[in-house]
Amino acid sequence: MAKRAAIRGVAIRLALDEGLDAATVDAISAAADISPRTFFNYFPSKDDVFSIEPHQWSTEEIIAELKARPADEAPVESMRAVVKVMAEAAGFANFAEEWELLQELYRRHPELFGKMRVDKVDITIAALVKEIAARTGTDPAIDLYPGLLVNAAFAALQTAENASRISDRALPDLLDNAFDLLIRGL
Amino acid sequence: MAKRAAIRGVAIRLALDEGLDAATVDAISAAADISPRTFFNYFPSKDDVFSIEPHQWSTEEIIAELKARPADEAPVESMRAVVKVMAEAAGFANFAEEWELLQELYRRHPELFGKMRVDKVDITIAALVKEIAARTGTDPAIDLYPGLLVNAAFAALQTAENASRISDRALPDLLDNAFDLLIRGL
DNA sequence: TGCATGTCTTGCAGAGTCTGCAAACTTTGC
DNA sequence: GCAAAGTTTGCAGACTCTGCAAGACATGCA
Repeated sequence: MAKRAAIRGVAIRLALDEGLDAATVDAISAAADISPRTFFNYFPSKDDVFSIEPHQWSTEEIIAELKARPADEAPVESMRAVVKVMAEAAGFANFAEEWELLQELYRRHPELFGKMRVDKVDITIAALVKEIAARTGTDPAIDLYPGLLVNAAFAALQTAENASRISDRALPDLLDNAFDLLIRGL
Repeated sequence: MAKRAAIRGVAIRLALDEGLDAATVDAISAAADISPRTFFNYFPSKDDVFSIEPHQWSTEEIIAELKARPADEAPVESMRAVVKVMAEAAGFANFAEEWELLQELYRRHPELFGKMRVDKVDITIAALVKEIAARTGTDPAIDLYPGLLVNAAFAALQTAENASRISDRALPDLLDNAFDLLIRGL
């Protein structure tokens, strides 16, 4: 899918040069030498072209990852491992070339954050909560622990990703630090 | 804004009766006896009519709340207090009548979760992180603690809200439980 | 080469969301 | 009763997105 990346590159540059408003599907398509119809063959919605797509994983993979952890491992350590897998797949790497530009675009238009598709994250969280609850033999409707653990793990991921982006430190290390803080207690 | 609530009520019922696809702005407006143009006077976007609007607070209020906490209080306790204020304002209460219906709609169309406006939350989180960092005299670009604390606090809010919705327990109590877990360590 | 197959791209028509503007209508206070 | 202020509406138009069917292109094989 090199073309997908190419279209995205054109789109980001256009938005940066002419303003986000000017970057309509028509304009992007013209600049990328494709028809507007084709644009939608590559991106299900316009917002997706400016999305960082942090989710290169599928819920199934992630759940499988969790299930593969030893049964007697502490749940928080299992989540640490799972989140690390997500972090690896969570690809700023996939943007290499455009990453700087996209970052600038986000700086100018913070509202783009809000347009990122988050559906999948919610679904994954729900599935993880269910699985953690099964592992610990608790009812997630009664016990807060599974829900809190999973949500806090995502909070750690988010925090570590931010820090990694800003300060250029290695994501896995930061994730470990964040998890250590969570385990020790805030 | 009783009319706003009335429009929302009509919209939810329509989506439940005829399906989400059938609940176009035109259809909703017709059912609510207003013009489509008027619909947009009450809701900036169609998605908003099906949004639970968990954010009845403004970032300014929340920051003021944090600043009002004693300077020598542990940051995590300050956040606990702040999140409690958000929880109070976070109005399922505002939906009283339609709440059951909306819940059913969300059950049938989980994708609606993804359409909720989350812009404001991100902005609030960023502001809170900055303020916590200032209070603790740390640089949020280096130290993970402020970011993790704030994100984890929102995780606690989310978890407690979910649990409260499912099990009908009091939100403030659940929030306290969640915070206790975070403080003690996962 | 010629044909068959499958994939990628495109045009078109149409539904739906959302905005700006100005006119019409209501409400309110005096 | 009237003026000011606020609300509602129609209209025109830009934009996103979808389904469908036709066309272009590539691939492999006889």
